[in-house]
Formats: sequence, C-alpha cells, structure tokens
Amino acid sequence: MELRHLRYFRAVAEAGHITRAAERLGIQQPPLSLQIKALENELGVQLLRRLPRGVELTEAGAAFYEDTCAILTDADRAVSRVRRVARGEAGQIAVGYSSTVISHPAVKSAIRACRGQAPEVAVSLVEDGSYELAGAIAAHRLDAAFIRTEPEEFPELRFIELLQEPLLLAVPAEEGFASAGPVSLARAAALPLVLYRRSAGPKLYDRIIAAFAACGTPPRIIQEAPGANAALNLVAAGMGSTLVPQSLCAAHPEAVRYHPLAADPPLTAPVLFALRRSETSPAVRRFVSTVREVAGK
Amino acid sequence: MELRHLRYFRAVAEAGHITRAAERLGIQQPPLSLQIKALENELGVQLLRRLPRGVELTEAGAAFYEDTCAILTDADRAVSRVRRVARGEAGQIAVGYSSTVISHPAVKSAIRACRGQAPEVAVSLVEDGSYELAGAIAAHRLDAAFIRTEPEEFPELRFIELLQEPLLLAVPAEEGFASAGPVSLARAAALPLVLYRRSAGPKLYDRIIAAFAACGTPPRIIQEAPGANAALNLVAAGMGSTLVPQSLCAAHPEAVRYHPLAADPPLTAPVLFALRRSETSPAVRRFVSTVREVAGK
DNA sequence: TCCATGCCATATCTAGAACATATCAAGATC
DNA sequence: GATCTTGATATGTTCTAGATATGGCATGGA
Repeated sequence: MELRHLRYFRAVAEAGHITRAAERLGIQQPPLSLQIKALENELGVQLLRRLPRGVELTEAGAAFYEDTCAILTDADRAVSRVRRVARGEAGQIAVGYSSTVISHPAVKSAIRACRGQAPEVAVSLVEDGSYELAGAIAAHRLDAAFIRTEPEEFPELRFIELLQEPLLLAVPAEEGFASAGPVSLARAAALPLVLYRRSAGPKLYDRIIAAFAACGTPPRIIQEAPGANAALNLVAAGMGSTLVPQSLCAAHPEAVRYHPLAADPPLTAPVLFALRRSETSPAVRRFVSTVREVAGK
Repeated sequence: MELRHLRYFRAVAEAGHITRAAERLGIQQPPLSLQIKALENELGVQLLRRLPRGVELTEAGAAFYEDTCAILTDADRAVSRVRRVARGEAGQIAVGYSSTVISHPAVKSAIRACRGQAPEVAVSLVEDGSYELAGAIAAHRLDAAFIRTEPEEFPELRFIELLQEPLLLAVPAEEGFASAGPVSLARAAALPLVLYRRSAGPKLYDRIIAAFAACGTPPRIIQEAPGANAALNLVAAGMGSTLVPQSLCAAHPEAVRYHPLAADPPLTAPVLFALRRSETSPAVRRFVSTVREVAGK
C-alpha cells in the first residue's frame, strides 16, 4: 500500500464517481479503477459498492476513508514540519545562563526576540555557573548559554562578547553616600568589601584588584561570597559593600544603594554568549544569529 | 512522496547505515541511496549526515523520523481496522427495543453475547414503540430492533420470531388468589381488567379477546393503558388486573402477584427481531447472526 | 421495444521508475 | 601505505502506473 492508493481512494470516496475522481486527479479512469481494485485486493476488503451510477462506500470503506484522511493530512503536516525544522522555525533548543546575566535587558530582549521570530521553537532555560554551562554545551546537554566568564578549557566552544556593562558600587542603604553620584575607587576602598570568590570569575576579579591597586588603595575584603548575587544579599544584610554589574541594580531596592564607579579605565563586566563551533541544528543557528543581531555583534 | 520512502527512511534511521538498512529491507544499497536522496530532494531538506561510518540523522531528520513512525503505524492500524470492520468485528450499530422486551433474559443475553464477541462494535440502544422502531429501521436511523408486534407496512423489513413467552395474570397483591398456581381464563374474566390499548399491538390484543370469548366469558375492561408497563403500574396501584408477558414478572414484586394462565391453546406473546432485508453492514449482519444463534432461530 | 447515455471493467501497450549489478571514491583502521 | 568499510555513481533490467481502445450493463427516453 502506498500513499498514492490513499490519495486515489480519498478522491473516489469524495467524488462518488471513479470517472469524476480521475478527472480531478488528472489521470484517466481505467488506471484509477485498477489502483482502487489493487488497494481492495491488498486489504482483502471491498471498499466500494459499484452502482449503476457511480460508487458508494461500504461500511468498511467509510471507516477506511476516515483513517485515510487522517493519514494524508498527517503526511502533509510532517512535510511542512520537517521544512520548518530545517529552516530553524521549529524544534527545541536548550539555553543556559549564569545567574547574574538573566536580569540584563539585552539578554531578556534577545530571548524574547527569538520566541517572537520562531514561536514553534521550544526554548528551555537552565541556570548554572559559567564553567558548568560551558561543560554542558560541550557535552551537548545545552546548545548555548549567556555567561560572564570565558573558561579556557573548551576549544570546541566559541564565545561571543555581547556587551560590556559598568560595575556599580553597592552599599547598604543605611551607610550610603549622601549623593547618588559617582564614587571614586579610592572612596570605595575605604568601605569594608564583600566580594565573590576569585574562582567564580578570575579575570574580572583580577581586574578589580588591579584597579584598586593602580590608585594606591588596596581594598579591605572582609567577606567572600560564592557569587555576585550572594554578595548582594550580604550587602542588603548590612555586612559591607560590593561591586556588581549594573543590570543587578534592581535587586534589594530598599536595602541597597547603587553608585556609579569613577575609574579610568572604567571597570566593566562582559556578557558572553557561548556556543559550539560546530553547531548544526538550524534552530540553534537561527537563535544564535538572532542573539547576535539583537546585541549588534 | 510515498509510504515506500517513509518505510525506507525509517529503516535507515534505525539502522544508522544505508547498507545495513538495505539488507533488512531486502533490497540492494544503491536503490536505497537513491530513494533516500529522492525523498530529501522532494522535501528540500537534508535528513541524513553522511559520515565515514554510516549515517546519522540531522535535526530535521530526527523530527521527520518521529512523524514517519507515527504515519506508518497509523497506516498499519488503518489496515487492520478496515479488516476488522469488514469482518463485523468493529464498527457501530444502533439497536432499538420496545419497552416490554428489554427485561427478557434472552434479549439481554443476546446483546451481552454480541458485546462479548465483538467488543469493538459500539452498540447504541434506543427505546420506542414497535411501529416507531420499524420506521426508524426502514429510514436507516436504526439497524435492528427487538419488538412485540409486526407492523404490516414495511415490506423492506424482515421480522424473525425469536421466541414466544406465556402471558401471566397480574393481580394487585391485596386481592391475590390464595394459591400461586394457574388461574383459568374464566376466573380471570371475573376480575376488573386493565388492558393496553389495541393499537399498541392489535394481533395479541385480538387473540386475548378471542380467548376470553372462546370460553364464554367476555372480560370486563375497566381501564385502557398506553402499554403493558403502564398497565402494570395501574395494577400495582390497585386499579385492577392485567395480562403481561412473563418476562415482566420482576416488576412491582411487593404490589403485584403473577399467576400462570390456564388457557388452551396457551396465550403467548412473541418477541420479534426486526431488520432490513438488504442489510450490508458486516457489523449488523454479525449482530443478527449472533442474536439468531443465541435464540436458536 | 429499441436506442442513446453514463459509468465501470477489461485488454493491451508504453514510458518511467524501482531495483540489480558493477564500479568508483573517500575516509578509517591497521 | 595497504586494506577495509561504506556511500555514491553508472548502466542495464524488470515491473508497474498510466494511457488508449473497447466491452458490458443499467438507466431513461422515444
């Protein structure tokens, strides 16, 4: 049995005439009669009652007509679906993010843009640390990720810098400076600092330490936190101050005050986009190009 | 696109090798390669990545593989279903019954036997009067019916007498005879009678009247009821006595006493099975033969 | 009663497609 | 670098879908 038999049978069932169905199908009547008979033979079932005028479905034929229509529409749907998947308009992608990037408006709008452009792509989001995310991408558990720090150990991955955002000084509200204006590194160094631990992002960590050192005011680090969000929580609790990427400034609006940092060169934290160099999935490639487009990179 | 392409693609996807899939399919490798390529061309989508060892599915190929399997199993199911329908093992039938036959054990067991033999046949049951049921069968709204009276006006229908059951005398409990034994027609004639109206079943009605007349004791009919069940309700209310088919003797066990009728020849009511002479549906034909088998007719 | 009409079935032919055989090419493995 | 594995290509053969021509049968009108 082939789809041709089903297409022919459907046409005959709907026309009620073999001759008329043949016209609609663009073939002649005898081959259509033969094909229908071949189908009946293979099934071992009479599908049509031949009447003096036209044909009508038997009980079995009526049941088979239902299934025939379902199969043919499923086949059509499968064809259009595979084409959409090949164009990256359907499918599924798994995207990771580290906790300090998801609040950045550019990241949010990138993900929103993807959903808008390819609503049939199911995007699943996973939060984890930069290193873990990179490993998951290399192991094909994820397809891409927004991270802060570029791990060195993954030559098969590519990292695209989407943006640099300034670091802010986050101070407990009750100890805040009078003005909301910029604060110099020297003044910041006078505050007791909570900082995330170096292993969570050594490059930025070293840049911060070096910046303080450059203006002759080594910072006073009184507490280490596992990450920037944890450090912010400690600030909110009044334990000290810290430096966080600007996009976190919506956190703890009551308990924490955020001040721009006056530093030269400015202290900034990057948002990186990680993906496999040899990516084949059309949905992922489409996602990647949308993200780069939105970020202008 | 034909089912052949889908069968071939499924085999290749599952084997991961074109050559090995060709073996399983019982064809040679070159035509299989060509068929797969033809499928890819028609879809305009690359389904396979050709590797040094075998092939693997692309994203689009994986999506298409899912749909392919669904379509192929649907096609197989459609084939087996149409065969079951043709054998009368699946489908749907609409059966009618008049109110006084459904309680007969032979009717119940006939319907139960059909459900047991062809559980995939959906049986819908409709209650109505004998004339209405016959009309519905002739109009193809029903397929068959269990009735009491054979209407004359339907030459296209066949009526099979499944059984004859004796009539019982139903008497209000407080007026019952002392013994549970048979009651002669003459004694019954002394009671005030409730009888269903003649139009509901003229043949049996006339037989009853004639039987009374034959022993010289015309009955005293004090009330007419639309049918036997309604008459029984009146008996239960103490309005009088009536004659009902034996299978109704489970009704009103507290309020009504049932006595066999001593009459020669015995007064009996038939159960008829009505169906179209030109029935084509295999499910209905199967139902009919099961009913006749169970009834021994 | 006869003929015209409409529609499906049968017989036969042809062109195209599916499949087989033989061979090649590319990458992997030793 | 030789060999093996595996898919691609080239070419011939078989089978079958479809075309053409014709027959059969029932219906409807003259």
